Amino acid sequence: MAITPAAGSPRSASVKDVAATAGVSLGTVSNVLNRPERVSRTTRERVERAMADLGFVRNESARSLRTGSTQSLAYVMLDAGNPFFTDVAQGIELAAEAAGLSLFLCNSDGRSAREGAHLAHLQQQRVQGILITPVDPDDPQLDQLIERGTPVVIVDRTRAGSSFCSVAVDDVLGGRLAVEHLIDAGHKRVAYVGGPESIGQVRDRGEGARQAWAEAGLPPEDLVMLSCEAPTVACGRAAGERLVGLPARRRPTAAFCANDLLALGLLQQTISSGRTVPGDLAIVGYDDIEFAAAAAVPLTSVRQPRHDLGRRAAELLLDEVGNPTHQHEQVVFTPELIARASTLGRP
Amino acid sequence: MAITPAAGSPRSASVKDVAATAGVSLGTVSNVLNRPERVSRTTRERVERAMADLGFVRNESARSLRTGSTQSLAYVMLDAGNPFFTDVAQGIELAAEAAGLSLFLCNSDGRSAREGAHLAHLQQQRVQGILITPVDPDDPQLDQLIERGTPVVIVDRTRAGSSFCSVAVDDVLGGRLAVEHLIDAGHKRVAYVGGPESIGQVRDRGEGARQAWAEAGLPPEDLVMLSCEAPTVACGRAAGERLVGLPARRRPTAAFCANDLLALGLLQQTISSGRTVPGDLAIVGYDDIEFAAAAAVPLTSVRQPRHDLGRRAAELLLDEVGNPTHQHEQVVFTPELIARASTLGRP
DNA sequence: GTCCATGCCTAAATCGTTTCATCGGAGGTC
DNA sequence: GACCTCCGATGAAACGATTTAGGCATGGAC
Repeated sequence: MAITPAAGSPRSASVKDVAATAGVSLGTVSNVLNRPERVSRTTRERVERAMADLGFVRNESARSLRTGSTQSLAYVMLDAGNPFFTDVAQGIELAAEAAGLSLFLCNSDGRSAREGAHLAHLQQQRVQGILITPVDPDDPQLDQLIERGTPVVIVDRTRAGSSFCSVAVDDVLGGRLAVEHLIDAGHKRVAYVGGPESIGQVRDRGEGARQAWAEAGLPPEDLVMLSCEAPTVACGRAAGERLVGLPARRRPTAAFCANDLLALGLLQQTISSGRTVPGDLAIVGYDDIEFAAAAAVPLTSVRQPRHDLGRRAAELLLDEVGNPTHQHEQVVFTPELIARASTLGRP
Repeated sequence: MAITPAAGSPRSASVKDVAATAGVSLGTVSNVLNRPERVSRTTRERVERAMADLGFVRNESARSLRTGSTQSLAYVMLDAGNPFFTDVAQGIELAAEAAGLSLFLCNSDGRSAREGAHLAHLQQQRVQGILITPVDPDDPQLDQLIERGTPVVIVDRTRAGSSFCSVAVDDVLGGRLAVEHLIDAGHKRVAYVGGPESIGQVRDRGEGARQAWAEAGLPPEDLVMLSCEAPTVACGRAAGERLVGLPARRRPTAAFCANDLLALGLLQQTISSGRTVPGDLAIVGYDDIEFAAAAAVPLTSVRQPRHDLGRRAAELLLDEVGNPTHQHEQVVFTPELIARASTLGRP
């Protein structure tokens, strides 16, 4: 076992070196790598031995240059700090793994510039396809990607009359479910705690809330629209303080938050300021992340099928990559309200 | 503006096409790309125009094949679903962005096989370097990586007498801090809720707990070691049920959990079973993730400098990549106990 | 008018792999 | 023994960029 690691690593071994060591031609080494069944067993073993001895590592750049394709997908997430997106990513991962592709995760962190840089880089890398929860689904850079041959699937958003596949959840419906639930529980003044209007998900959920409110015949001014800088825990806390600041007769008795981070922040602020949930304020979140159920006052939330969202998106992308008769498809999942103590009162 | 997108995308344009369109040689196009100052303004503009018209996208495979290096780093995370690691990743991201490199995130999800597959693939991609929170820091595959020329920095773990850089937090100290805090609060029976012993962090924190307990002269059997299958919220809940199952006189009055996910699960189970925190059970977590402070009974936790951990790790890697006189370094940060209501009682 | 320096561009070699047409030899058939 | 078939291995030609050594004007100095 004369292991000879390229100690000083002058340059890593190439197929040529392997071929020389094994005393075969370079094409044979390649065959061992790609079509082992075409190589006789003795030769194959000799080559494999040489590869091990030399510490050969296949150069993926050269491979994909020659073949014109890579073995990777990428998911560009909107916010890696939000467990919702990491769960979506996990769904994607499973599908990618099953297809034998590796998945790169990139985080745009809600910033267009970062998103753009990631997309440009991925395009240069010639990844097979890109899944993305975009900062702005109408960004022309996305069109440019498909024009230039990189398939793109939009995750958790849709685009009108689109030339993309997309997988989303009906956020308007989700907003309705949340607010109808609060109306059913008898609330007459409700706050919608949203993030910045620039986020489509925030707009849609707010729209659903408005629709439900209007259909119940309640006066529009009693649905208080609060918008936050970002859909984060910290902003949820800040929103709580703004609610407390309202005069008692105008203060909502319930709040629907655009996501669970906001809801958890609001929950925390409410309780630590000595009020009770749901007694003084009922709270509904959105996404049903794991921490929602684990909150000490378990959070009522609108559940999205996070894993399925990711898995289905990856499947669509794989179809687009592999199937010449692929048809673009806009999948819309249906959200579901999970009622818990934060709106139900304690037993 | 005769924009001519490669509509049917027969094949994307190469430098050769750009050269032909601009009426210059191929080397000139490359100069425009890499050393624009060497090209006269008129030629440069002509070339840039041609690139735009053809929708030219530089082929990164070819570039890195020729130059022998890529513009990317990777971080292989232990658990993308744990906010602690996404925060570490964010710190890394910032440092990578500042250095003009792109960062790929990979998730091993605690599985050696996945980790191995990611590492092999990254090595083939010839990434500049790899940051990793390994399933097992003694995995020989890590040695093999550096032997073959890919720098590796270990994050949130250390390795004895190592030929790696590493950045970690003193987990033994963290365990001591947590348990000393509980002892100071007068607890005489404490549970350590750990994950599987195979996880180094879990072992070290437990060891710290034991040390603090012994030094206080308390009987070892009153530090109840509970181990869970995985350090997750669900397992935290299960641990709560096991605690309740203990006979009252042996039941701990406080629990120190190996991470915040466990602690949140335990917190939830405790409260929903009608007991109070910290009245019936005081709880200390570990990591101080954002959701710890946001829990309705804010969680006392051992804070790790998550962003600094990531940033410093990335800096070490960048130094190793760029500085020929680089010396391996083992950075150890000091954790800090953040006391909150889950151990302090309510005002 | 000659010579040289300078600025800008060209041509060719190269990176490591895959692929394809080809070739040699072993074995079977007549 | 001549011929055909296979099987396995070979070698050269790509892939698309970067790099380097040189070439060809232009213009200034003498």
